[in-house]
This record gives sequence, C-alpha cells and structure tokens, in this order.
Amino acid sequence: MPELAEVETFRRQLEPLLLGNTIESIELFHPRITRRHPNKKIFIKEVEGATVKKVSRYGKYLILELSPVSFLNIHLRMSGRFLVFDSENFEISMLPKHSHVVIYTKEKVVAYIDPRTFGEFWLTKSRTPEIDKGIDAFDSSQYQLYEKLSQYALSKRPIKTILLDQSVVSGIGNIYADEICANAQVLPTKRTCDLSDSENSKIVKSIKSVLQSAIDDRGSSLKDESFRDLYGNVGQYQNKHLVHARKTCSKCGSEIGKTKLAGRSTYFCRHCQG
DNA sequence: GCATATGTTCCCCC
DNA sequence: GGGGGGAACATATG
Ligand SMILES: [Zn+2]
Repeated sequence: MPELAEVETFRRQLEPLLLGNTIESIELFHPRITRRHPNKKIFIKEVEGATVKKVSRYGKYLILELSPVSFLNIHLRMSGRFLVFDSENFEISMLPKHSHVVIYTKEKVVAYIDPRTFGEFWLTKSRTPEIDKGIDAFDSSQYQLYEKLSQYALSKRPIKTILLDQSVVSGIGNIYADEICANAQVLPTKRTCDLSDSENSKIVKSIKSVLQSAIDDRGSSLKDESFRDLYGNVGQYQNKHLVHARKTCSKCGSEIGKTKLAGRSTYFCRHCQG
C-alpha cells in the first residue's frame, strides 16, 4: 500500500504526537512484525521508557530516533498503516483486526495495523545503511536526481523499472512510477537510453511535482481504501491520477493502456505519452 | 478456484 | 556482473 507519499503522510501526522514524548509501553501482538528480534523481551525493554528525538523518513522507511540512543526502523511494505487514539478513552476493544503493535505515550495510543504482516519494526544502534541505498526521491534536489538518472543513460531497462529500483531512487512505487511517467509524457516502457535530454529533465521535474502534490493530498487510496491516514481518513490524490488504475486518461479522455512491467500492472496513455 | 493487490528478497537462468 | 522471471511471504477482495 504505502509509497513515499503515504509514508511521508504518516511521518507528518506522527511527528507532532511523538516528538519529545516518552514511549511508556509497547505491546507486540504478532511475532512476524519484529521477526529480526527473536527475543521480544529485549526489543520491548529497549523501546519502553525511551524518548522520541526525531521522526524521519527515507524512501519508504520511517525512522524513530530514540533516547537512550537507538533507531526504531519501520517499513510498511504492502498493507501496513497506523491509527491513533486518545489515551483518555482508549480501550483494547477499539483496535481493528490485524492490529499487531501498539505504542502508548502519555496522551496518545498509536496502533500498527498490517493484514498481510509483510511490514517490519526493527532496532539498530546507529542509522542502518540498508535504508540508504538509493537517493531519496523527494528530498533530493533536481540536480541530484538528474545526475543519478544520468548514470543510466546507456541502460536498456525501461524507465519505469529504473524509477522503481530502490537502489537508484528510494521511495517511488507502482502508483507514482506510472504517474511520474504520465506527467512527464514518457511511456513507462521506453528504454532509458532512448530518453531525450528534455524527457530526462521532465522525468526529474515530475518526480518532484507528483510527489509534492500527492503528499499535499495525503496520498492515494484506491478502490479498496486500504490506505487510511493516521486519523482513518482516505487520501485524495487518487482523484488527480492521470492514468494509474483509470479507464480513461484524465488529460485527454482516451482509453488507458494496461500492461505488465517488472511484474507490476502498468497504466499509460498512448495519446499523451506516445 | 483464479487473479489481483501501493513491497522486497531470494533463487534460477541467460 | 546485469538483468529478467518467478516464487515466496499472508490476507482480502472480486
Ligand atoms: Zn491522455
């Protein structure tokens, strides 16, 4: 479910609730979420009583920096989300199905919900290099993005495959890869080596502008509405999609093409991107 | 029963 | 070494 825009939505909503506050307790209801920690008691002991010093995001990773110093790394994978309650009137019975982790602070209770349990929480003593593979798709400058893309100027891989590669740019997933290509008026299947300078430049500008708009609209909730923000509200950016999960192009009205690329459903407009 | 799902990793193969 | 394809993880929905 969550790509960079959805993770950033959670980050912005969690930050004011957690920053400077102490995690009074954490409950683990499903062992898979903390699967890197066979000993759950040690994990719980590390987190309980810690104060949140920073709430950051890199790509699709969310990172809570704690004091005493440790890093609580979180990845939501396909179906992870958060939901907040006021401590004052919270009861366990309020937790939705598939609530696997619950974080308690003085005033708020934050539940982590994840039907497919692909998501992960794990602790490291320092910032872990595994999250820093590619450059962040949103926080990097246009110059940095252009330079990074230039490294693939000879690549025969389709441009969408490059955008989806987290070791190149970190944070773009299937929805926004399609939307970035549509916004840049480049077919997702086009070989990266065949992109003109102007097309490369449009891709870079579109990475920034599509993600900015998507964050402004608190992400995309598709038909199943499985993405809800911290307050249980659906996002709004799906209403601004040009092509992804659409029947017709919202720019020109022509029929949307659909194919498989890198094993993922891929939507495009032949008229606008041809 | 089948296909699909906003993600990542691992294995096999060319 | 690069890169493609498929399977795996586990659950829900059409
Ligand atoms: Zn169009």
